[in-house]
Amino acid sequence: MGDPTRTLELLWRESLPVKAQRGPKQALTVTAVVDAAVTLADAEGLDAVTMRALAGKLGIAPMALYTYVPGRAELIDVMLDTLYASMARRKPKARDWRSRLEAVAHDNRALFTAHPWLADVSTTRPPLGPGQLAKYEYELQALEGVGLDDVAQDSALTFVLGFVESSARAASDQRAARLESRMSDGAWWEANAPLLTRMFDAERYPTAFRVGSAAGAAHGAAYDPDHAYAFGLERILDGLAVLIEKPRAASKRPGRRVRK
Amino acid sequence: MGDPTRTLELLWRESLPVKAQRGPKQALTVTAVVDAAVTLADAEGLDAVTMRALAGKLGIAPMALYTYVPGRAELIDVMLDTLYASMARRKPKARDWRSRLEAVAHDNRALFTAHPWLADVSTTRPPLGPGQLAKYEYELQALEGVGLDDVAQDSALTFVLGFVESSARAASDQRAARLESRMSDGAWWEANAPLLTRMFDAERYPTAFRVGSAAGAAHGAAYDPDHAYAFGLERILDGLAVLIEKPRAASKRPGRRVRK
DNA sequence: TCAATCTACGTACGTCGTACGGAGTTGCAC
DNA sequence: GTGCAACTCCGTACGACGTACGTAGATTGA
Repeated sequence: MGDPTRTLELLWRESLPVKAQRGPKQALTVTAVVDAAVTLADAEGLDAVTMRALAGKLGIAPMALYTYVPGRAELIDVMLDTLYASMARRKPKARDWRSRLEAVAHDNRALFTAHPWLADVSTTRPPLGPGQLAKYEYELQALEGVGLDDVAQDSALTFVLGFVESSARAASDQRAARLESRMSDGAWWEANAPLLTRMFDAERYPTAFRVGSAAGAAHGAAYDPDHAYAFGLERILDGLAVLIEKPRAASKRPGRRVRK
Repeated sequence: MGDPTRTLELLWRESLPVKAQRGPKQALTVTAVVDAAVTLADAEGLDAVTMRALAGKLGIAPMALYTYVPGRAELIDVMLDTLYASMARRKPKARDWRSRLEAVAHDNRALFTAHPWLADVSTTRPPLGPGQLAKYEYELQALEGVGLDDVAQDSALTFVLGFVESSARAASDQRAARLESRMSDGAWWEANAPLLTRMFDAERYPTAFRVGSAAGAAHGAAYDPDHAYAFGLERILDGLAVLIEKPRAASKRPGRRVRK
């Protein structure tokens, strides 16, 4: 990663004053490069976004990319922020915080579904760009006025977003594993059952055997991303409810400000 | 990733019958190779575990590694399972499920702290090895007898482990970013404040400004991994409590079996 | 007009995982 | 006892990758 200031300038390029350009005009724009990179990543995954491949798609020489972007890492940062900027931000309509937060989670999940390569990117790392900032502002609305202090608001949002990212990554890992081994979960199990059943003896691992079998049967696989997401989100919202509706359950109005 | 059966045999190598070996004996063992790889990863990170570097540490030629391990991906799978196998599994002493589950989370977090490169590894993907199986068996104990059905037990454990991994990864990302930019968070902010404060105007992003400032001030950084972990874990346990202690709050004894 | 400054890009370096094939070693079948 | 199959080890080499460096040519402010 190069100079972080350079990355910041890249992220905020639209709102920054254009400085006097002496030489020839650039044939493309940073935005065009980034859009092409996103398209490529959507189609073939993040690994397919090599400087050579991207340059090929754009009809320029590989090294010409470096006039637009300091390097591959920064390119990915900008791709991420661009996606953040593009997320729909409809007015949060739900009156209760729980539905609002659920909508935030679903929107984020949808982003990961639409762009699976996002799971391969660290979303905490990149410097604050316009997309991320707008997203943060918008998503905080879901927690406004519920009685959490500012620090708790930030913690709660980070918590929810972290969960969504984590479950998206798990889903992506599973997809990748399936692709690599070129078989469905069923076929995989069939191929390896002989060895596994020999090892996985119910006497040494009684609980694992019982619970694992039940879970496998219920989901049709060792891991079910959709179920994990649904289950986790419920727990998370329940957990936040305990924090928010502090003055004892049974009340639907927001609690008072809570000190951590 | 190569043949998954090959990986399985590698993982379970200790419990598998040794087949007749025709050629010369191997100078090393798979375990020695894996241990060296873990040591190297601990010291210099996962990226430093290249086949050449590892071979160098072991005093063999790079290509000789492939007699022990089918490839780098499988090596990492075995490293992971080895670490799982090595985790301390003291008898869970706490009588309440909450402390037991908290201990599981802490133990996992400690593993990520001791081996930061784990955050760079997908922990869902690898085939079931002896370490993972033993770990699963052990950790399920924390949820035995609390009144969750088998499927919910699995979901709850997956949920908690996913959270720990996710927060470890966030911590690792932050560490990496700090290393790359070669500055502390304070220095970074100082270097970029001019640009950022110009963009981050309090009028366009009032909530982000207020909440972001408060969180930043409280944690001394934009993101505080320790706080995120503590906050998240509380919420998660509260959320699971809602599921477990179903027949309404105020009761400390476990609820009846819960149907999802 | 001309020097400063910029774009575009060709070449090349150092890195990686690992395919391939050969040389040497061992133990089983006969 | 002998031969050969099966094994270990490893040197070489290939095809990726990101990108440093330097140059040629276009553009424009002074």
